[in-house]
Amino acid sequence: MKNFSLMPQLPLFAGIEEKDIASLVKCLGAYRKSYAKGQLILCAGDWVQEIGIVLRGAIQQVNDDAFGNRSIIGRVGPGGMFGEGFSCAGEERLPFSVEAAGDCEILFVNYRRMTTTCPSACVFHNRLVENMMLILARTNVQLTEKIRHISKRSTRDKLLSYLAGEAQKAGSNEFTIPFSRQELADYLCVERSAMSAEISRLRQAGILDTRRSHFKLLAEHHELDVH
Amino acid sequence: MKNFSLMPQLPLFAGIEEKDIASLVKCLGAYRKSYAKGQLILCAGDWVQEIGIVLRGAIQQVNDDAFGNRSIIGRVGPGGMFGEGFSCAGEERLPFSVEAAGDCEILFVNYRRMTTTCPSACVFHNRLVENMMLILARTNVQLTEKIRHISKRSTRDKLLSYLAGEAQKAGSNEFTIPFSRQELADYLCVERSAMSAEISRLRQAGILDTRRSHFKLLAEHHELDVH
DNA sequence: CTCCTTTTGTTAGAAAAACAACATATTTAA
DNA sequence: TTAAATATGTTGTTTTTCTAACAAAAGGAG
Repeated sequence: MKNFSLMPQLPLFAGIEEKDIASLVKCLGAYRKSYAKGQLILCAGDWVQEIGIVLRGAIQQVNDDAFGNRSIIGRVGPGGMFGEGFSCAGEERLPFSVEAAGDCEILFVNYRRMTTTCPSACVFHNRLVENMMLILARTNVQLTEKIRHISKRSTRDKLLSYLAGEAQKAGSNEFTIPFSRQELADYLCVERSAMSAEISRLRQAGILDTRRSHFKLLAEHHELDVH
Repeated sequence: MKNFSLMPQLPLFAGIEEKDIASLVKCLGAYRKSYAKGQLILCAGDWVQEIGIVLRGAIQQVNDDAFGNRSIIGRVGPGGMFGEGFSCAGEERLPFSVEAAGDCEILFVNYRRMTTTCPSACVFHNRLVENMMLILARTNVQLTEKIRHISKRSTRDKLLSYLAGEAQKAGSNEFTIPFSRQELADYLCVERSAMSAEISRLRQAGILDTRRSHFKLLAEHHELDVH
């Protein structure tokens, strides 16, 4: 591997000196691979031995059923990881596929080499595990967040739950979401057209305003609004 | 704290000598507390500093909305943890409440004391963090599993997805689930009565057989069955 | 055993979502 | 710039879920 410029910012390598990263990466048996948009990176059913880290671009964890209905489990951008839960837990096959949301570059790290001390890299061992713990905890929080949204019974409530969360993250009633309409529908596990219709109703009711991926929440009294 | 009999089996203390646990528990600032069925253990909005470990009984993570609709995010039995993602990530308030599913006893462990080495317990430090990583990874897998179930569009598919998962776990087409009907409906985020009706239809269609919490799956060709 | 409580099953009517088909808008590429 | 491709919005119809109300069954306490 030649270029290590993106490594120091990776959460997995947090607190590790820049000069040490090259040898660490080598010791971990890490390698890079590039993918074009839509390309399959990991396939549902795979036994995951490696953690994937997004260096450039973004990936999506998707779950297609027999009828072609797609659910987006999640989306991971630069610096983010995928497959970490399954490789760390070491107990299950991947229940979803991972595909490139756009052109992207992935760093694959062998999980076992992270926990197994080796002569040249054992000084980093503890730090890696601590970083990994933090990353897993954050993923955990994100998954819980998504469950909170999609556990709502109606499309309207799923939308409002998600949008309220985004507004809180942005610290503002005006924000841009990282999804297109179809992707948002997939993420919230609802029909795109029905969701579009619901967005229109919310707009007509004066609850929000939106253009493409940009949203503005206008009212807080959602419970009081009539459908 | 007097009785340490339940501690050695805890995943968090895996690989730690039984004789060392008493001092470790003391060093971690751990303490126990008992709760009666239905009692609130952690409240949505709380800033979680401690990890909860279920010693006896079980807890449920629940999310009630303004109208009293309840979603069960998850259920944790003996040896299981709750709040770990949020305390480890250290970044969010708890977005759900935790309550006793029955009479139970909880061990609370301060997260910071786990990662901060202290004179008397630093020998266990690494092991604790490694155990914690594994636990977080498993929680991760479970959350992903639940998302897979509830991301299905119809009650029927949610049910079949869940039941197929349980059958796989049990390694048999016959198995007992840890939920009552109401709890299962809450877990799958659907209406109890509608779910009951759907179960009846599945039974009439010869796809499954059930009595209370015991299920038997009879066919694999779910996609082919007519509604 | 019997009464009482809780859980589960059933149904009809109301509400919502999915589906399908098309209109409109936006972006991309030639 | 224009044409083509993609994304978003709209609407009627069909299907499914929710709601509410009640019936039936199971479990517990006295």
